Amino acid sequence: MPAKTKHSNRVTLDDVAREAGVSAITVSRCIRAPEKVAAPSRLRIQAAIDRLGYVPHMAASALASRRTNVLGLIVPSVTNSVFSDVLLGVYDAIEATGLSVQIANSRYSPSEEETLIRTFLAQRPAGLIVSGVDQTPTGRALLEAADCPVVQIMDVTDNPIDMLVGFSHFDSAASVVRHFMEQGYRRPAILSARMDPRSQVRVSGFRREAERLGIFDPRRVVTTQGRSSVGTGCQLFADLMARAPDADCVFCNNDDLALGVLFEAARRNIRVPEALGVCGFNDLEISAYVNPPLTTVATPRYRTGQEAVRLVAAALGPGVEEAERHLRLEAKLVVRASSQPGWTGPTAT
Amino acid sequence: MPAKTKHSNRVTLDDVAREAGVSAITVSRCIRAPEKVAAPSRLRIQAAIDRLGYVPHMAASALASRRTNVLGLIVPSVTNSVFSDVLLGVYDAIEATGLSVQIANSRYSPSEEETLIRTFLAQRPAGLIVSGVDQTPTGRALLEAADCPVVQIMDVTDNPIDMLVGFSHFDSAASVVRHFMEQGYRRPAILSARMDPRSQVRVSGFRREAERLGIFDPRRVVTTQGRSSVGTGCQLFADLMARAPDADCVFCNNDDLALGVLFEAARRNIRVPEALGVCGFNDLEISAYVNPPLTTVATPRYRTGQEAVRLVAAALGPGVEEAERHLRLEAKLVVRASSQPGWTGPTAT
DNA sequence: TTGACTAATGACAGCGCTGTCATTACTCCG
DNA sequence: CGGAGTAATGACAGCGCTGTCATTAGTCAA
Repeated sequence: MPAKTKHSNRVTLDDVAREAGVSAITVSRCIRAPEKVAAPSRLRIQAAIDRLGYVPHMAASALASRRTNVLGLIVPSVTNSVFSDVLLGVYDAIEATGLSVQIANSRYSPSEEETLIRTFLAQRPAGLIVSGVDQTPTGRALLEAADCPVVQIMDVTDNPIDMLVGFSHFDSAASVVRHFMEQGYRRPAILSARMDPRSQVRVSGFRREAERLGIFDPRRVVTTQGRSSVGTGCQLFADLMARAPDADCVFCNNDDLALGVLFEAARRNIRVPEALGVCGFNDLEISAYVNPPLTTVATPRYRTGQEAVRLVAAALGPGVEEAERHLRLEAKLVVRASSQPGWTGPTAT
Repeated sequence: MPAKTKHSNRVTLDDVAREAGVSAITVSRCIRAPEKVAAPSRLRIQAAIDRLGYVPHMAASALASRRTNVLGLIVPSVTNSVFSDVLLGVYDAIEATGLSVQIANSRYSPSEEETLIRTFLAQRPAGLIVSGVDQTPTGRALLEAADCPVVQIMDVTDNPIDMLVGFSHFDSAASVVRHFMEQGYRRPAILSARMDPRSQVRVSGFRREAERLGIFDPRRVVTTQGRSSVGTGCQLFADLMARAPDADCVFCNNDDLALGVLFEAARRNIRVPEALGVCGFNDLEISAYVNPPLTTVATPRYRTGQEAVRLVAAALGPGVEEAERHLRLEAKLVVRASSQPGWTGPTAT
């Protein structure tokens, strides 16, 4: 690596201004609001920028304008494929906006989340996207006082902080119970790990609907605080079989658990779907290809990321349409072989 | 949301200085190099910072020092679980450093990567982590000229740009071929999607070793440019069965493909491992639980992320130990049932 | 005691940009 | 044809911090 050059050879606005024969402020304007600069100047400036290879200095801009172009994104996990799909949506949508994303990982801890909210806010971000609607009271207060757009994602609530993009976990879970019922199953179980707020809502959605239908039995609710994974699915299924071997169908709080159930059931020679209906949650890519193909709830993860960014960008722009500030997306049950006893053969969806 | 306060009420270095009865520069020093400030001052300053709730203004600091605390990370994909594990390692390691990560997604495109390198460099990052060793010539030149630490990850090479944390894809692939041979398989196939440079190296490692052992047959090499996924694994396996039904074992360029092969083989009633040995690459969590458990190469993804950050942090610090600048990690073959015809029962590893 | 050091602190300027307001050169209507 | 209005541009100061160098006080061997 060569020694650092003594004096910065960075191309600045002034250099461009000199090259184009205008003042620095005009160049600045030309970049931020081209329509306010006359066409001939604009062309000269653009040419100068290209010729000199000028790149704006973000820090200087942030300092002078007291604004950044940072969009903060707080997720509970970066490895969980649920959030990596959201991330993908965010990245794809961000490009058109000129913003840059900064991701933070709260590790499913509300207090860590609160700290991260503080850290982000100290940076005066252009916007903030947070996962879920269950911030700590302090965290919520901070976000309400923030003078930037805030989007809560992946859940719904009656009193969002600001904007919201999500779907109902409660309703999704309830629809799974009804589906099991329609397929002739009568003794539904539920498996859940990592009891974060959204998992808990799914459990209560399941419970409420099962009670309504008169088929709820608490022995068939098996949960753990441990992290959600395929291995955990195997384990929870073993626990279920020990506690309530009469269960005839099982709703897994996510596809990872459901895959574990499918594998463990195969090892125990429990036939799915005949002897056991299985339903997951999220619709990962693999779920369509496993044997038997897994019935699951397809959650709009990519779209959530995309829309959240769109909302922030819109709020930053001139006219904010109040109408669109709360986006309730649909999570759809995808019925495959694992929950249809009438299934006839091994066909991937 | 309340209206923005007319005048910024941000607590500045000057406020803290006044509160502590010292000059601003001493406060600045106290934060960045506490050992250069006398203990009594230090205590007063710290107390003032706490009392006022001072948070440094990163942009101002970056502008004045011509340095940022941004660690740029360029990965080909944010959804691919391979890179999300790296990410996790990066996030866990970054906390101790005071740096902040900025992730960019090159979508497996060398030209996009080059653009991202430019963008990052324009921000004068504290360090840069890039995936692989196959940057474009221009990209490489940019990185070589960069006056910040650069770490290439996930691969090895004889002439790294600066620092490196990786493992040999070539050797890993070769070891798989030998393993198949030892288990009695004689007609190995390889399946690969998304022919990025590292996949290609694995293919050539496979090829070279198979040739050396006299068991190579080009009919048994099936590749596609499409993205790597479970569904693609099913498809590629179908293609293989059409082209070379005599294959008795298959090395899949990653675990997703291997899972697809496992599922498709089950549907075709091809017994694994008796009639077909299967080996994946990466060792995802699910691979230990699928039926039969999948033999695969465990790649040190988390550790790679961790070490890369550690290297950057070390390089930023005072003494850089030249010795440790190139970390060659080990990718280890994990032998499970899917490649052992002598396998006796369904047990997860 | 003195000169030569080190430790601790401060003064000053300026990093590169943008908000604010002023200025200039127009256009257009009555 | 004059005054009001608008479009295009510029001057200036300052955002909050840190690099550089200067200054002061304290330490120690000769």
